[in-house]
Amino acid sequence: MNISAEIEKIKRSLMENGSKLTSQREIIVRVLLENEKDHLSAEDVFMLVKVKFPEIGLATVYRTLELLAELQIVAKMNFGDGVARYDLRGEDHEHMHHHLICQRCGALEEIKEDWLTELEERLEKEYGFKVLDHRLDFTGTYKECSNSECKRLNKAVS
Amino acid sequence: MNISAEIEKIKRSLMENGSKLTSQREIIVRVLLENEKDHLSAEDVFMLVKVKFPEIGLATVYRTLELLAELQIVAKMNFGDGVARYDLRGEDHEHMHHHLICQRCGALEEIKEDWLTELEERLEKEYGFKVLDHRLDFTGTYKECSNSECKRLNKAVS
DNA sequence: GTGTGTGCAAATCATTTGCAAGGGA
DNA sequence: TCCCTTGCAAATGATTTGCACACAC
Repeated sequence: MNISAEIEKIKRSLMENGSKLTSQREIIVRVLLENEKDHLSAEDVFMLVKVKFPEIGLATVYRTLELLAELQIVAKMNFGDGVARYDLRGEDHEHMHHHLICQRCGALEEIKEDWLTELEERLEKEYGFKVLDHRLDFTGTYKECSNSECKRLNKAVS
Repeated sequence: MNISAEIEKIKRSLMENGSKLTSQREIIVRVLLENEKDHLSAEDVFMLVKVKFPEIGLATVYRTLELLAELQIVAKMNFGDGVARYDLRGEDHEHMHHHLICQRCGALEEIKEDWLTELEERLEKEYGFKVLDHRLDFTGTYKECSNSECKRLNKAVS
């Protein structure tokens, strides 16, 4: 799906909620779309938005991300480093974002397979629990990372 | 394993680290052992410890939990409600704590099966990633919870 | 003594909120 | 006009830190 179609869809969701797609909100969404692979914190988003729209306030970013999370447009997540991180949920990878978190360098890789379908069916049958979303993170080490010191891209380690 | 054996083991870990098992630390550990099923926040631990040891300071609780987490004696986790929660990792359920989080009532159930062994082998082969720990949480709703208002045992909902 | 651990109060950091003002249907 | 939204500044809440004192080997 292309950018403007995504934005259209998000605009519709906002409308249904009685909200508007203001210019600030649109820029925030664009930033999220452009960084779909990363897991941006509110501060990250703020700084990226500031480049294109310097008058923006941090509170607006927080409020917008909160709103988008309520509407299930973004997923709010927590890797234990004390900041919330936000991911735009494109249809393609919705409900199937698993993470590999390297304990040595903090690298965070996203795995785009859904390994849990059977488990979820089992949960519904055996536990009477209807799964709406899940989260699967693995902490460990990459082979290549074992010896030397590494990049430490990201400090999202619990 | 009984309580004093657990404590002995923890004492040994601390020693190896050049730290001591002070009385405050011991009481904190005991509180964690007594509430192994819950997911206590630092504040929770603080209040429980205060009953037995009123002079304790909140900072000490934080420092101790941090220390225990570094030594992998407790697991620090985050359910997205803004507070870190701590779990003592007894051998019996180490590395296999999955959660069901009810979106309606916030109930948090712990599942004690390890469903991920095969996946972890696959990760090692296909991704060169050696798993040390994992985390699997499901968000959804319980059948019984669907209609009426419920217990709200725990407010750990994202 | 030396180094580790503690309680307290103050500092910090992420996030939220109150409020007066802006802007579009 | 009405209601949603915004920026700013101040408030909040969790966690951390500085520091002087206490304790154990």
